[in-house]
Amino acid sequence: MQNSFTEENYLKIIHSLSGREGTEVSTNALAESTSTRAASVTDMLRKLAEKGLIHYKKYQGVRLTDSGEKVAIQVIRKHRLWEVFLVEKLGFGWDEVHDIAEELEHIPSEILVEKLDRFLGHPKFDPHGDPIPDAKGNLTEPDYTILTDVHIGEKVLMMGVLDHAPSFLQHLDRSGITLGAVIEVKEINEYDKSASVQINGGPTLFISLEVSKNLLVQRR
Amino acid sequence: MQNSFTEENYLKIIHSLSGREGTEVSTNALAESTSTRAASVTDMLRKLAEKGLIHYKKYQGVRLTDSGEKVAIQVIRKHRLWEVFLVEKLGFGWDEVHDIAEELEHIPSEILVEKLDRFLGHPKFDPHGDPIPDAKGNLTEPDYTILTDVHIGEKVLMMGVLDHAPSFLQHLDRSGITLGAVIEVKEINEYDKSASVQINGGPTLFISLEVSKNLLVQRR
DNA sequence: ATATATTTTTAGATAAGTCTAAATTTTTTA
DNA sequence: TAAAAAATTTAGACTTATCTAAAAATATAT
Repeated sequence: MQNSFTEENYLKIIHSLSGREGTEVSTNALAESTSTRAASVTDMLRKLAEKGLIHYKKYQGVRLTDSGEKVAIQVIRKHRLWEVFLVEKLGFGWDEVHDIAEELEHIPSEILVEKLDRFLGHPKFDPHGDPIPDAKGNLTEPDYTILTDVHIGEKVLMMGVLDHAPSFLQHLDRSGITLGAVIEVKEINEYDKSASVQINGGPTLFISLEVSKNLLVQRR
Repeated sequence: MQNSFTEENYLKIIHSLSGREGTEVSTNALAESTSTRAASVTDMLRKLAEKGLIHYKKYQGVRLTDSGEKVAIQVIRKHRLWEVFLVEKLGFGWDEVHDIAEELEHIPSEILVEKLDRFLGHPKFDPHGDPIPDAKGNLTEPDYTILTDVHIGEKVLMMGVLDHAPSFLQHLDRSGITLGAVIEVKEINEYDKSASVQINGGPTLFISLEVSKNLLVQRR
């Protein structure tokens, strides 16, 4: 009763697309995210439904069952723990680890995950600021604020990113915007909503709305 | 031009079955080792031959090409590095790591392997005493002696095992026979070739011929 | 509310890796 | 060295995850 690599990926993607409210996910959205065609998704959904991992009624979209949710969360736990390993222990950049973790997350072995977790010191967040579920699947979603919601004059702590694209992360690296950096919003351009921000009390730089939208920060 | 999980396993097994001399491996031997049927092996051999990874003539057995050899050795390198990681860093026993390493060895990423190797301090041997090929595939086969070839009175160093079966390794653990242990052969029973050995100058115990045959030691 | 557009599902096909049963080749033995 | 045994390959089929094209269901728009 093992789930395949592919099945685990579907569950993980359904989880992330259905959000915290557990809303229905459409066939087309899944086709997009899995880089397959809608017909292939339908086939897989029938299979996952038979295994009791999703609620699925034809034409009605799909939702994870409790059992499917559990699997998805364990895959996410593994993904994020491996990312911590790759960055903290092996010295990868945060822009380089996604694809490798995508493979490692499917290595089956409960004990492996638990030992890895202990080895890493039970980290609560991955290198992108995403929270790591514990062994029971409990996950405390931190109350991050998106930088666009921060007012002029506020000083906030850089805690995570919404976009994980390597090019975006490399851009942040070049700007000195790393996890833990202090960001003070100095100015906001009315016209294009671009912002002037000071990093760690040092250099001031301009960031576009596109960037602001993807920065998760914490008020102090 | 990626090789699949399955292809890599065939290459690895052909490598180990053809030994240092690179002798031909039979279809049946491969069926046995891969837990498949001879017919399936034939199919795969045709495929590997088309990719230029093996020399294959119908009914004549199979040998790795230089290119196939290279792939096999990289898989072995990855397997053994991951085993070191699992034992040294995560605290697994040497009897527990084979199956997990069997999965990890197929994670594709040159950089990952090189960073892992550096993180582990470029180990030369895995937890069973098997040599780890370097990035170029060079492997210095150490000149181990099998314990059955050691004479009464000799003191040798425990350096490795031929059998990797968990039950065998657990048996060694219970006897205190770990890598690096000093073994002095005290007596050899003429009748069944069982031996009396002293471990680290401490307790003396009896080991069967079956055990002796699987212990690799080094004369000092 | 009906026609049109969009989304989703079904039907039938493909590739990878496996299988069984039958045919063929090689090896062994008498 | 011919017959029997063993090993190997071929033929045809199955499963998983995918595809395209066509059909069916749902949603949108006038």
